[in-house]
Amino acid sequence: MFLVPEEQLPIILKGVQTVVDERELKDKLQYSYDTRKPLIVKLGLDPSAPDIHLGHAVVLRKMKQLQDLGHQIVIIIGDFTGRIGDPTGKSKGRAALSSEQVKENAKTYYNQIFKILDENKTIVRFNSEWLSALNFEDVIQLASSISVARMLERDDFQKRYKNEVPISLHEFFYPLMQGYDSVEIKADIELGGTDQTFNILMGRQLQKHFGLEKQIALFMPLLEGLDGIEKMSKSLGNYIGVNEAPEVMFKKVMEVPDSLIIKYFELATDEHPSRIGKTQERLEQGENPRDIKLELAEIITTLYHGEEEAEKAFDFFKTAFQKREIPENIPMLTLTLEHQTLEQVIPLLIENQLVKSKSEFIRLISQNGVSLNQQKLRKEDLVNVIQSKDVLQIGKKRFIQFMR
RNA sequence: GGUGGGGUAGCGAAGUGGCUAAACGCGGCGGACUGUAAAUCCGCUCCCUCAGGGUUCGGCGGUUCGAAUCCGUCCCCCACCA
Repeated sequence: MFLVPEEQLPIILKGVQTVVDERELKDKLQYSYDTRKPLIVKLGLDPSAPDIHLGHAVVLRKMKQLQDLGHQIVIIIGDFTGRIGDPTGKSKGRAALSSEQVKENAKTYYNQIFKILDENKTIVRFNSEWLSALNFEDVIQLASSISVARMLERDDFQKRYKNEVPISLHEFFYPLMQGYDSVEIKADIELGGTDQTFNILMGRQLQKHFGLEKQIALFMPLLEGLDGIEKMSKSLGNYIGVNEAPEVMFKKVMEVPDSLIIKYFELATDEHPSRIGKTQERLEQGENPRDIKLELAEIITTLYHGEEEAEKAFDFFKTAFQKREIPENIPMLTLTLEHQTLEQVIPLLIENQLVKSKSEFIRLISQNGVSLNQQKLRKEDLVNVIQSKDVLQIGKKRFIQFMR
């Protein structure tokens, strides 16, 4: 059931920025292989995070790869942490989440993370299960294992301490809590972004303190978004959401800067490292990056929507963007008798979120951004009567076909 | 606790009594170009039923024919010092 460690290693290390410690990892893999015991792989999730995008998915994909290698993955939902409040100390006003809210958020997580992970083989635990059971004495015991100087090594704390920005005492407990989670589940490996460095290493320290074998830390790099500069985030609008429609996802992948193609292969797909190496060679030999990106878009879209949908998205892309023709399978809008002219249909367009307002629609027309059946629309055309099967295009991406 | 400086459209940042719906930059959108792009060029970007109308410049209340701009008050941020 297991691959030999030498075969597992390149898959595990694909795209990983830092491993602590590679030697120990090899030993654990060897032991696991010899005893046929899967490794316990931990990933902590913050219950307040909203929609998952490919940036978050980087660690999840790595989890999936480990899962496929036969290891036991464990998702820890940090509900206890969430209930206490904001760990960054930035927004003091932010209310701690109630346990109901946390449960609610967790649910919205499931339908997203299980697009990536195999639900039947994934263990999900809430850390309130053990953290809320600790009494004050336990907590002091826990705190006694770490010195203040060690705590202040954390980048964030160090900066704030130097700059005299307040650090609440309770903030020291966040790394301890996260580290204690590793103790509790006896994690062999913990995954995280590079921003998790301190917390994950804390897990190693605490495990040692409790007489356990230290977990391996796998740090994944941050994935840049569509702008190619900033890390992917929803607020910057440079993200690709895992729940986005296939055509949208496909198009967005095509907008990834050429320079990031390989990085996306490494971090956003489960392609085997050897195959990615070949792809890189093709790029270096001058093959059109567009064609390679088309493959990337298809692979990524397939991961989240399946082959059939990805195929459709590919066709949509080809017709709508490459040939600039009207794609197949565009949304339909059924008209009633009261909607004769285009002008009368505008409220429906707003309702269907094709335009924000009539003003915007008219503005777009005067900017040559609207066509009816491939013909640029002018303001005067608004009084024309719409025929069944007429196709309206707004901008490059928005299409609608009218039916009567 | 003290002293000083701020809060302007999605963000950054001008503006200190009428010519300001508010310069400029970024971002976003549309167009041209193209390999989906990027780069470049042009246009739009508070809201609306767009040759017109409505509501803005931290909140509230004043002064004034007229205020983002003056006064009062409240809230919130930041810097330096203790």
